[in-house]
Amino acid sequence: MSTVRLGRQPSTSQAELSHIALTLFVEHGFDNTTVDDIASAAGIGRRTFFRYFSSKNDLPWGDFETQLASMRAFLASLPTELPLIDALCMAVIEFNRLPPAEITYHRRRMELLLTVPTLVAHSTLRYAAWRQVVADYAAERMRVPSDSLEPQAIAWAVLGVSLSAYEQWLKELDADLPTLLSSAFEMVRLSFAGASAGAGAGTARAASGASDAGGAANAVGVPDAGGRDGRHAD
Amino acid sequence: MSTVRLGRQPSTSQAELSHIALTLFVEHGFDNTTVDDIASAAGIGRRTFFRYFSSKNDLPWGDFETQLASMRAFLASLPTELPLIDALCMAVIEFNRLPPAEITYHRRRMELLLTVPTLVAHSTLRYAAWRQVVADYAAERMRVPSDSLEPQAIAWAVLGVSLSAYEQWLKELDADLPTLLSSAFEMVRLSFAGASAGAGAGTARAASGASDAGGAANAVGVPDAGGRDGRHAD
DNA sequence: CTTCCATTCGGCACTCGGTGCCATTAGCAT
DNA sequence: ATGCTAATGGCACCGAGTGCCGAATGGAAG
Repeated sequence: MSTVRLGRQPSTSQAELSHIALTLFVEHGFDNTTVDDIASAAGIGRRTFFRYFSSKNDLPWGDFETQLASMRAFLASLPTELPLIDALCMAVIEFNRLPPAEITYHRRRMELLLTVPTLVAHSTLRYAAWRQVVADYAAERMRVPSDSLEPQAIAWAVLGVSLSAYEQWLKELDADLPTLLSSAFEMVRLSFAGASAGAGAGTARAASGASDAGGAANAVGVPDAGGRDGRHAD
Repeated sequence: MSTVRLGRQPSTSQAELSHIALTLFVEHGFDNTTVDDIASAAGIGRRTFFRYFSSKNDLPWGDFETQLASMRAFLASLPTELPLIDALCMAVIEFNRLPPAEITYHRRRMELLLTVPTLVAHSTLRYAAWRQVVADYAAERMRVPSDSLEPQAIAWAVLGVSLSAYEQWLKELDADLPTLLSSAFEMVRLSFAGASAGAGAGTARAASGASDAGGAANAVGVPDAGGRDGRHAD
């Protein structure tokens, strides 16, 4: 850290620009707000804007890198006795904990990110970095390369679960994000074990001894369904 | 279907443009190929190009809508006794079955889609439509609204699993896509059931036949883990 | 205070993707 | 030939993003 500031002072900041832009977005819509609008609202030149954000699409994300780093640190601090899936669930929840004052602001931001097509698409690139954090952690826990199938699949699934919960959160004004995330994780745990396939009720665990070795897979509340094996063979 | 063709004949087709473009992409790279290049290579005007594809990013996707429709039909044709997760697994595999002659071509296309940042981002919009198919099916099976948490989470997870398998497929030249998809599904099934959660041990072997993992959902390696609640306190 | 230097600012011109407008061209039917 | 229909493609225009370069700012050294 250098305590001295050399040269001209920056005339604004990422955070300020992000805030100004978000205000304009909710007022006029994302697509109807040009970079020129944002720049002039912030009192800077258009060219300068692109020195603070490399893309208009990055505005709602703010300083994502920092957040990712703290999530990484949080994961690393968890005891290894904690089951992997639970560790990830906790990290996701922790990652989405916000001071109450910011949640309405955060809602607006997420509303944009999950609604505006341009942003939905662009966000994928951020999610990729996020997934890498999850995959790296999972890989270390499982002692396999982080680019191998298992960690990657887990990372994708965890991302999907989180985004599903977010979408639900946006639909209900008074919903609690951590609660939604937690139940989403639980739901998928059961679904992939076969439990939720039955109608509505949590019938599930018909029998671990269902038919065969399939174990988890076949614990489904379904009678038999010889299924999974022979069918998709070529 | 009208047998008569009124007015001027189209001078090319989506498929032809897609093929021409893909050739240029692999030769000069996606970003170094302009729409003008593609249009002139196809012998059409730039303006006309945008009547065949609404975006340069759509080129590698071809007629995705048709494929989606057939996947929807395939799912609808499956017996309801088949466990949900197995049905989805089969549909994904079916969806990715290709005539051997096309796989090298398909490899190039997927290479682009999963590598070029612009395309990675844009593809998200296609994935959303794909996920909707999965979510709709899951929702019907579970008798809940298709925009509720469970089907959405499942759809995300299934997408993630499929993409993970794709990424693996691209890494190994002689890999078999259906096999990878199948084992990816099996892996996640086990992971989410807790089998892979154990501290370090590489229990989580990908799939093959290693599914000796017994009990279903509650086989989770976690004692009971009052954990998830109190731990992440700040 | 003046000079020097580091750093930011911002105008300008340019590329490229994408769109609206509209005259032109190509085919089929009468 | 005439008329209708549908595809074509040129042109002007917009907005995002980039390279270039001179101008402005402010601390430090003289």
